[in-house]
Amino acid sequence: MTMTSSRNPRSAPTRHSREDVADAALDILNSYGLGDLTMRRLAQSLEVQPSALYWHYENKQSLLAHLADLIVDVPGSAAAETPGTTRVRTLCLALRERLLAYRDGAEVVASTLALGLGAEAPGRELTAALTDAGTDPETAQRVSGVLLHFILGQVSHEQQRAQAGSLGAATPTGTPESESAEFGFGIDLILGGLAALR
Amino acid sequence: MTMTSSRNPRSAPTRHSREDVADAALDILNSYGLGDLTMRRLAQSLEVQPSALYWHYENKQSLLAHLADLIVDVPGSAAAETPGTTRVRTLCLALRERLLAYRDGAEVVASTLALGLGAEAPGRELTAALTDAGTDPETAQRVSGVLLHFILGQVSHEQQRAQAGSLGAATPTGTPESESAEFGFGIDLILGGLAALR
DNA sequence: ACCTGAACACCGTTCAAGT
DNA sequence: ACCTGAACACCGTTCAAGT
Repeated sequence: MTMTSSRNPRSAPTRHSREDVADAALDILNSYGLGDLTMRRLAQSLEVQPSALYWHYENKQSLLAHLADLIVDVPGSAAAETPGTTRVRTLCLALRERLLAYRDGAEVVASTLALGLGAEAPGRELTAALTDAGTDPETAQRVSGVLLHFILGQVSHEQQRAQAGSLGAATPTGTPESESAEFGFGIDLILGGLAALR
Repeated sequence: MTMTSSRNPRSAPTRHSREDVADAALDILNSYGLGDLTMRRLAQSLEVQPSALYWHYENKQSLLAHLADLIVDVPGSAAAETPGTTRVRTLCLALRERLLAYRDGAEVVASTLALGLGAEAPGRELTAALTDAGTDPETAQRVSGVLLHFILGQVSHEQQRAQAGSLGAATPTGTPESESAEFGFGIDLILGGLAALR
């Protein structure tokens, strides 16, 4: 989305902010994938020495954590005031869309979450929606965990198949619609399990 | 488990088989984790040049795929002939144990599965158990996918917390029993959803 | 059948120093 | 406040050649 803005038409030693670095990283992510998102390549795209990046971020992991938050946080996602678990379902579908909006988005978020370095907003939103729907806090927390694991697993699987498929591999790849259907089925299965609990 | 056997008590240029390499790799995995499982370190532990490994495996990814199969395949796991979905539950708990038996086991299996390079046995077992329990094939396939995503996500989360915790990090870590309880809850939630489907 | 030696093209990170 | 230059300690992989 955001361009690696160079205000001046020809080179010249542009100064960068932390957000500039993140934007350039997201550009590389979307254009070439997580495997090509190296500190050296990122520095090159910013016309800067690799060491310069360490003024903006302590290390690569914390840069990735920042990216995960950007992928997952959508400011205007107060979420429609649909009632009960249909709101939970809406949140899940919206999260999938955000993850799909960036190449390898699910993997970036999953690893950040696993390391406890960020991307905790979706879990909080889901847990809140579940308690609002009348689920007790402990159950809400656990169901939220089940949903998140499924979402991250399914979407990262989906994204890696997309990449493998674009390399002409013989992966039995489903159509985009069948992926959506499978996703919806999983969410409904889990929410059905919750409904059956009471 | 398996020792990096050196039949002769002092060095001497021991010859290695493909299985020797896999065993040594599993030793490194369990002792130092996936991050330290590099081709160069593995070669060193076998007292061999890194290039020697490429006679046994085409590349690192296919070595990891072999490890994933070893982690996940347990020969004598014909699985108790318990009826219906309780057999599915048993298979899930057994898979979790196999993943926990190796450091970073879940991550190794998840990435191999995502790349479509192996570790497909658990999915087949689960799908079979589900159809045996009376689920139609398409639903069985999908439920199996939901279970697998949850299992791999939950266990890899669990394993990374264990590592982070052992480094003295301030991760809010649950007790081992609470992790088991959470896992069982997730499986039951999903199987409850399946039961509610009919 | 299995391995060596040497090379290629990379990594992330640190740190003194510059402006 | 932001960056350079140079270095350190690594990676995975290839390939001709050896035994």
